[in-house]
Amino acid sequence: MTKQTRLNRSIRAWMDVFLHRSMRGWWRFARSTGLSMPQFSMMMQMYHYGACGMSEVSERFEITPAAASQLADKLVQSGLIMRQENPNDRRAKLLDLTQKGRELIEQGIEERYRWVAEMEARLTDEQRTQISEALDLMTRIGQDLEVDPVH
Amino acid sequence: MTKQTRLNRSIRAWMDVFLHRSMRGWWRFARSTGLSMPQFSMMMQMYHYGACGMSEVSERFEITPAAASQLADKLVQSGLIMRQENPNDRRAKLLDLTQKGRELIEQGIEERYRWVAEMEARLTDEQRTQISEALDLMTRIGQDLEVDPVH
DNA sequence: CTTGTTAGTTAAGCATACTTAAATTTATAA
DNA sequence: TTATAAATTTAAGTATGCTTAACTAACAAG
Repeated sequence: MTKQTRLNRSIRAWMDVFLHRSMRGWWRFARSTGLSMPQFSMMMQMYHYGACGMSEVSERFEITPAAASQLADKLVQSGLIMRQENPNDRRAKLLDLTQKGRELIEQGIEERYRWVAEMEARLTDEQRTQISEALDLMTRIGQDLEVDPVH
Repeated sequence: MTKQTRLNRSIRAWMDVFLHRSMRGWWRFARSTGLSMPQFSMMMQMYHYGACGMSEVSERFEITPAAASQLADKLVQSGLIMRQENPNDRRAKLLDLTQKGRELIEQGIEERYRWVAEMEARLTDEQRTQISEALDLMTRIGQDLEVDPVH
């Protein structure tokens, strides 16, 4: 068991409230659009990291290239992503969100962050500053730790 | 589009780093145990909210009672949860984690929070206090907002 | 220009997670 | 006590997501 410091407890409590709410929100949104989680996640990846090749998808999601290709198929058919030839290497493909796909994700993000506004409304200016500073600090450190042993 | 305040930006940045990392971590852990996400989520629910009836599961996950029952089957067969009669109403069942199931979830939690320790190591005492206070504040408010429009 | 490698697709097959519909058992109310 | 409602389960059928294996096309090197 990890030693329970105050920071540790604070983070856990926050995550309990927050991670749950957030994951649940995303799950609902994905459902409401008729997309499965894998399909939705694939779009999120593209939203965050931009266009990518099929093999990149396959590595990130730890699935076979075949699975990635099939997953992409459905999204292409729905007009949410496009599969183009990579001009530099015609074997490879470039997957990217279509306008329609991007709008869908952005709509989800907006819905998801609505409660941030609600929360903000309940804070004083001082508290807002305090929280911003704390989060920025954590984000910075979190990014440093992003030596993420992916494989 | 939501107005972009500093707090807003801070929260979004934090979420990008952490939500992603955390969700990915859970997903990997679930995979490593051989459980599917729905199976794993069901166990997490029980870990957080304790024993519950089949219909509760069905409502929380927004699936039919039939689906919930089938999902439970697999976990029962794996010895991770138990399905008992509810003594107050013998039509109903009480689902709960077995010892084995609880240990599995706890192991996942430990793994997931390992980075918290890493992060903590990079902070000064002042920073730790600052972050704890900020998170506790947000958690409190987050819980207040938990008027969660479930349906 | 052939030979091997890389990127991706297609097809067949399996497991899982759903659904609806019908059955079972227990509770509740007239 | 009898009828209705509630909490599940079972069965049958569908869609999705994955895998392996076989295939195509493009690049890279000798």
